[in-house]
Amino acid sequence: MNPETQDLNQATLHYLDVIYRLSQGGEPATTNVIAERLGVTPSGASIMLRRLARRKLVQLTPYKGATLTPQGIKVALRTIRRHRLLEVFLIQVMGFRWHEVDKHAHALETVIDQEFEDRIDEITGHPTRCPHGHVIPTRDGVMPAVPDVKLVIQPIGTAGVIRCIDTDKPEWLEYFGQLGLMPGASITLKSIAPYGGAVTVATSEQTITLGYPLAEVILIEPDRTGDTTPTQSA
Amino acid sequence: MNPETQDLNQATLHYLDVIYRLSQGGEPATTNVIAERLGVTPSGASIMLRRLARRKLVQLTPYKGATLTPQGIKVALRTIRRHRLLEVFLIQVMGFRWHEVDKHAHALETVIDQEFEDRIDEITGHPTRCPHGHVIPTRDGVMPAVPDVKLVIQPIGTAGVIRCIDTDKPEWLEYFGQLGLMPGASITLKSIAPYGGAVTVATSEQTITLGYPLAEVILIEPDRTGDTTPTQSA
DNA sequence: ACTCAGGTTTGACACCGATTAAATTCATGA
DNA sequence: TCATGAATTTAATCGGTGTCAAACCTGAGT
Repeated sequence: MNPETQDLNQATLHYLDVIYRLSQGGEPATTNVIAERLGVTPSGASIMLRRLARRKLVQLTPYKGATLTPQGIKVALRTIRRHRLLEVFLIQVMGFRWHEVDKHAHALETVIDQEFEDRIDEITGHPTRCPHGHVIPTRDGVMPAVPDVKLVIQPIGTAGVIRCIDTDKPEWLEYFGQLGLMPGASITLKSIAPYGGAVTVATSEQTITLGYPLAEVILIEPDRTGDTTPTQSA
Repeated sequence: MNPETQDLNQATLHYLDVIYRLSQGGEPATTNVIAERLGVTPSGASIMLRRLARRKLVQLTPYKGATLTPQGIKVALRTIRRHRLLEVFLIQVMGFRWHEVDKHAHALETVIDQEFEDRIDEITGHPTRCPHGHVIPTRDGVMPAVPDVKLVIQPIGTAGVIRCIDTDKPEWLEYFGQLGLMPGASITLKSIAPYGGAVTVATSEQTITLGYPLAEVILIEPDRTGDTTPTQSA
């Protein structure tokens, strides 16, 4: 009944975490993709999904994919909350850098308990986002809505503030960090070359050209002002 | 070959940890006691011991007990080091109290990696003892020798400094903490009632009477001065 | 020397999370 | 409509960690 009291082991928690993130867009998570994310074979994932379905944690439609049940969502959000709080903690208290924290948080997220989670939350000052900008679910299992939008689908000239660097690739994160492209930084979309070409953006410091795949992970909150002046204010 | 690269899972690490501590006194660790410490049945422990022996981590003499191989010792000391460093960290950085840290450290000790261990070691200032006074093995797998001795086997009148409260019972630790009986405190053995009776000790603040089982876990370093004057210096 | 109790191991089994290989389903284009 | 290829599931199996019940050692006392 209460998810905290269930004996959910690490494997289960990792599956739920992955399924949650994959089914964010409304589409169920498919076996192959789940398997790939977890580094297991599709057949292994398939068997595990059946087990999770039996435990009423996922809603499984054979050959179609899996979504989480309300139960499963609750558990997944708890793990995600712990992961993101840990990331904040690892940077803020332990001095790690933002491209290093994901792997440590991943190892720790399934072993800490409620008391530990609360302690971290307190020490870090009840953060609402992880260092990369992902929203931290609340303690009672709600994922707050945010106005983040993809930079690359904005009209050219859009100015805003980076809210999230939506990737877990350490190399990408390190690169973004070197460029100063991190949550809080101001950014203006200058141009996008056609067919997934280079994306040029301007920060307060410099103009940067990024490959499309990189640019795609930048989420921003556009400035409220309707102005879209792409050039620097004289 | 290198223990760090072996795939040693959590169960294995916990077994080695327990066996190490049980065989401290020279006697091999017996199946029943190992099982009890780990909360499994003796048959389960027996099977696991055979597996550990096959992996060359323990030296198993059937019906007699188990000791660790050099390999096993190395792994055990690494886990113990992590446990004790974590305890220091949990108190010093995270604000837990000394009777709370064992369970958290236990959960974390098997999932952190070398990088994380080093980070904690650095942050906490390279401590040599855990909050309860147990010695922290060195990074390269050596358990430093210490001059700690049991208070209750000292002659009446012995004065010294508490070096270790050798128990993991949270209630006991909390009680010792309330009394100010913790590593660093000065203590004098005043009397021991016969047949495991009450033990009376004096600190700089007060005179305390403890049950024998409690008193037994106090390890001290006796003052160098040969003096054993049991009464307060006038 | 023998018995007996406690400690220990073995046997038979179960569950979990994987694997590989084979079978199955599904969507789609000819 | 039907064949095809990709995605998915099933079947058979494995290793790890446990259980219970039964068999087995071992040492201490008569």
